[in-house]
Amino acid sequence: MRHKDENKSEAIFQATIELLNEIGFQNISMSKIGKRAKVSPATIYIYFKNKEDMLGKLYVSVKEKMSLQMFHGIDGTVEVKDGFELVLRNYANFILNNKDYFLFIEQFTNSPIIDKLFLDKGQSLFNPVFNLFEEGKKKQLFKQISTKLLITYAFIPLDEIAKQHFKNEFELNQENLQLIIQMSWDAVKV
Amino acid sequence: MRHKDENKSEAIFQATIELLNEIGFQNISMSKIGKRAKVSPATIYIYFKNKEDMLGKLYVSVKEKMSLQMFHGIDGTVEVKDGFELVLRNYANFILNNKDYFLFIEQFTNSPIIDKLFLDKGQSLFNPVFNLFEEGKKKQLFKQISTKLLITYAFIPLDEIAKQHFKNEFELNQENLQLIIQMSWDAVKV
Amino acid sequence: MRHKDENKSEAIFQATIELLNEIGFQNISMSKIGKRAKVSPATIYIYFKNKEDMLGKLYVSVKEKMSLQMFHGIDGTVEVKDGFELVLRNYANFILNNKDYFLFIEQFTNSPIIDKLFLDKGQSLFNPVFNLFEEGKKKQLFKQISTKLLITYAFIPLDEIAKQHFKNEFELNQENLQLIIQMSWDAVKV
Amino acid sequence: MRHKDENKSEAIFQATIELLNEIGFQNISMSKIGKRAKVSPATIYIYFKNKEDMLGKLYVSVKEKMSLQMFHGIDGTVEVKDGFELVLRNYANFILNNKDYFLFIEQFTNSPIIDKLFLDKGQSLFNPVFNLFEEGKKKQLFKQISTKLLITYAFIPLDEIAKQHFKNEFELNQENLQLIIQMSWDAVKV
DNA sequence: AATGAATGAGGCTTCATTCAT
DNA sequence: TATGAATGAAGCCTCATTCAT
Repeated sequence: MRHKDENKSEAIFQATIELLNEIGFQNISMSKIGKRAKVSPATIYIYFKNKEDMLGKLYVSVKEKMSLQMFHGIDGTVEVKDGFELVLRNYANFILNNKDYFLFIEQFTNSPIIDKLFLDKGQSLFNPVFNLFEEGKKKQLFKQISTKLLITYAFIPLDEIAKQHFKNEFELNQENLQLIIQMSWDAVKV
Repeated sequence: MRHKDENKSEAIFQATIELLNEIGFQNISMSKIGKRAKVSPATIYIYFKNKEDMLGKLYVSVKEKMSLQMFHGIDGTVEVKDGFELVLRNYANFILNNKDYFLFIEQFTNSPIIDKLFLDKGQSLFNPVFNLFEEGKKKQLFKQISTKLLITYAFIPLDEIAKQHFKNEFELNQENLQLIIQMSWDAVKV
Repeated sequence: MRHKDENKSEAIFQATIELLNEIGFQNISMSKIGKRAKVSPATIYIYFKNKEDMLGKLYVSVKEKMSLQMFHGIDGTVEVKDGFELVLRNYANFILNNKDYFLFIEQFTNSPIIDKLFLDKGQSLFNPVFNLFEEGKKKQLFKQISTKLLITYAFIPLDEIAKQHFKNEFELNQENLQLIIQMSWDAVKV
Repeated sequence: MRHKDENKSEAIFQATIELLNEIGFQNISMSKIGKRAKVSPATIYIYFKNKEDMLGKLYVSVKEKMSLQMFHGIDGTVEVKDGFELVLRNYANFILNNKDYFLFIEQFTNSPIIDKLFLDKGQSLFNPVFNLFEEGKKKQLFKQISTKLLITYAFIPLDEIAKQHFKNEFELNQENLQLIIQMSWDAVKV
């Protein structure tokens, strides 16, 4: 028998991400993905149950890659302030180095499919960041409020600014990144 | 311009927004909109060039409604801090009182259609808020950085939290709103 | 607006019946039906909700035509024996004059779709025949057994023989019809 | 001929019959059959030329099993009346004990595939019954008409009633079987 | 202005069959 | 022999848009 080609699954993922960022979530079709991945549409159904399944698995895969980079260097020993800055820098670097992944996540997160699949941003993948903020609160560095609020102010503006960056509406460079880190810090600190 | 039948056009808008929040952006079709608006699908093409055109005009219309409420009470005389708080409160109230409009704007903003139509968030409708922040900078109340950054930190977190609110993941009540205003202020202030 | 073309619905029915008898139940497709009826497949969905709905309505329509001819001349006044013979003759004539209809009914009846649609042979359309047999039983002409059994012996063999006839395996002519009537009578009579 | 693996071939047959009665003729696919038989779909093509070929061979195999049971106890010595009754009882027992086989035969017989494969009900397998009826005619027990007619009246109603039985529309029990034998006899006897 | 009918294009998915090991 | 991978063709159905009244 022909052996299962690991590359094929990856080629489908890659094709999907590319297309998503070229023509948008609403306009990708299994047939277009197949064409881009140089594979019959029917082949996709060997690797995935259906379109939703494929997108869901792609999302999880990309999220894993992201959190791996995002939490690089973060462990229980790092100082809260250092950790805060590091995570944001890591995140910004991931975004800048992986435009496709970032935009894919954004599109996916803002589509109804994510609700259907019970995948959300506050996954276990984010535990490290959650712990960091809990510690910051305990040490009276952060406002004594819902951690969700803190996380929102830490990351969401950067998300938005990155989107502006890729639309050439604002430049996300090192200087601005420093400003962003400062503003997020100001927002969450006591 | 003498519009053919203001009511019909409005009915189409209303039907679209309702459907959007019931079945999602990807699942609305001209025929479903027609049915909901009690109008033939063909009729929609009398009032709008095509689907995109219709959605675009709907977007502008909703944005107008929003900015009207958002900037209520804002003029050249209001103190910066008061204006800042008022605008955020106005925005939050608009969101809470117009779930449909808000979610429509969010869905629309995150779809590729908005780029095609050259509509973006930083429209002239936002002049009042722009002016407010310029003044804040001039008076040394705000950080001396790009106004875009300031605006982002002022509004984007609230957007995100409102989305969480409607997903029942976080409650956007008066108490939390006060926190949000405080955090946004902390982020932008010098 | 274009007015609904009564012929179109009929053309779809006709095309379906023709195809069914040419290539069989399992091989008809909406696209083939459309082609035969000189209509876009999409058009079929204007007249019917889906394939099942279309086939079901076609079945009912054909059954109506059949029962109309089958029970021609049958009323409360006819003698049981005469009625029995008349119904069988009517049925045989219907079959011979409407090969397509007959074979369609046979194929349909033997497909699982009929169970899904809750359509069955013992419909209200068959009331006249049911009444006739009830009367026959009351008058001690027929065996005092389940009417279902009586009806089965009256009609099912003719069904089978007609199928053989159209396969050129047996000729259903007037002479043989007379034999069939006699045999069915012998089977049900006391 | 040296068959590759009698078991595998049988497993495929068994899987096909099971599926047929679970999901219907139209919904069985080679891949589903393979899965049920714990065999690759490709393997089926080692044992059979294609789907049609497989179904045809399955049909013949089932028919053989059926006729074996059906004609059990029938030989040249049995009295016509006894033989008639025995065959019908045998047939009814086969049906009741082999619902799957019976329904498979029925579905198959009513599908166009049977014509394509030149398989029909009046096979050589039925010689014993044919001989029985010829003898009945010679002995003036049966009507002097086409044997096909006689056979039809003998078996077809039972077929139909068995179908009703499995649809829970009529109960084929010993009492009713006795009635059926009587009616068939009445139909064919002089 | 208004409409229901009509449609080509395309959506997702499954199929019977063949390939390559 | 046996297989899972692979695929072109086809399945049903919906869509945005136009037609004809």
